[in-house]
Amino acid sequence: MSEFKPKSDFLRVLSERGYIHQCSDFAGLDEKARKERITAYVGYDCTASSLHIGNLISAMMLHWLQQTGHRPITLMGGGTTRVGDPSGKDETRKLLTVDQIEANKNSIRGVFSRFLDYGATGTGAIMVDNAEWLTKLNYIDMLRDIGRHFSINRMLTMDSVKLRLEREQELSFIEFNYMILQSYDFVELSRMHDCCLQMGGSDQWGNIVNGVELGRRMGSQQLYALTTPLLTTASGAKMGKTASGAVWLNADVFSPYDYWQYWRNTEDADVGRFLKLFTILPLAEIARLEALAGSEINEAKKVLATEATALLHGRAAADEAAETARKTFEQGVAADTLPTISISAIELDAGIGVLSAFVTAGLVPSTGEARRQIQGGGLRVNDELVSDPRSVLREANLRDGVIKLSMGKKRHILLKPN
RNA sequence: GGGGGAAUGUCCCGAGCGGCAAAGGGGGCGGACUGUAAAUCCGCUGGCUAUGCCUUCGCAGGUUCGAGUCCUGCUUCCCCCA
Repeated sequence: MSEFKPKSDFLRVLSERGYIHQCSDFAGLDEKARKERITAYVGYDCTASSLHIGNLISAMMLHWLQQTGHRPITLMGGGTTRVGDPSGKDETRKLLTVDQIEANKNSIRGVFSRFLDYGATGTGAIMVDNAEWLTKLNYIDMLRDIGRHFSINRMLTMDSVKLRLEREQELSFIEFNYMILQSYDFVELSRMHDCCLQMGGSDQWGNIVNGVELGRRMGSQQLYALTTPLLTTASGAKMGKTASGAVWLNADVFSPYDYWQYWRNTEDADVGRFLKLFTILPLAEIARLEALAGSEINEAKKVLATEATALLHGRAAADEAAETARKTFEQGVAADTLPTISISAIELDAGIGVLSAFVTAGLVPSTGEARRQIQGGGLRVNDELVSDPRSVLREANLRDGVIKLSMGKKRHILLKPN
């Protein structure tokens, strides 16, 4: 596929930037995107209150889709989340309540306006929720109209199903239906919005191709599937995991500063690839940054961090995060924009044990962990190593009105009495 | 319906003669080295008002000075036969 030279702007950009893993009909899609404005969609589960970094790549594809003159649709899986996607999961996941799903949906949808323009123009993005049509399906009608197009024989060969069966793990009937509903979504969007392309992660290939197939059998227009490569770091780890869990996109669960730090800590070998995928910098500029060798590549990492953060949280937040990092790491000063936790001045007056101070700051989960970190030389107060777990923080520890707590070299929190 | 297995540290995998806060991995965190990188090496990886106390091995009982380990019942999952 890499030798194929796309003629459409859309596929050319995606291809140059490394977004493409598989396509059901690369030439056909290219031709269509060259000749006319197409509409494409990506579906998002509502299993958590925020999207995470793994969802970013498909959001970026929608961004480029719109930039190259086409129309993106973001589909919220308000209906399908009630069923649960078995793809890539070992076990049945707990079913979420409808209320939880609704809450998640509302919490998630905001981030898309960062990447897409939902204006009323021809390329204006559309947001839909598959609960709109899925919850109205009548079981018998669905079996007759949709179900008859699905072959159990073939469904059993799909990876998501096959893996479960091979490992002798439970696959419930409700999950087994997931791919049918997702396939139907595709056909429905094709009807409603003339959508001809579904994109997603490589784990979605089976589900997407089923939709293409269903469309063919139900006589809708030619549908296309396009997937992105599974994102791993150069050392093979899955992307988006940190100490505190996933890298979330919502600022209230993962601060812009932490987000900036996540990108700043990219491995050398990934810098070029990530610049192409997660920033909108021109390729020429990226080529220059990518060519930096040795410690100079740190400059490229800062650009990556700032640009990626600006895209999600806005330029101002990105610059602030960059500045905070510069002060903290390059000057060793406590920037007042570091994440801050308020504590009561009265309690500080009485003295707060270091152990509980670090727990309050959220740097360690328990006082036991704090003790261990002290033993391992990992905790600092105002950049001074903590050696005695019984020591106490008082007013005298205030520096410019705050106490700086650090775990390791990278994680800092300011305590501020009020 | 009959027969046989399985469930372990709240991240995962996994060992565990009646003395167990429970081997070993992976992952994660911290330290050293660096460039806020990778690789490598070292330490840590139940909770607490902490030389002690409390809670953990699917659930509930029982035997025992003492149970993850033995017995009984139950739940869930898997395999074979019907």
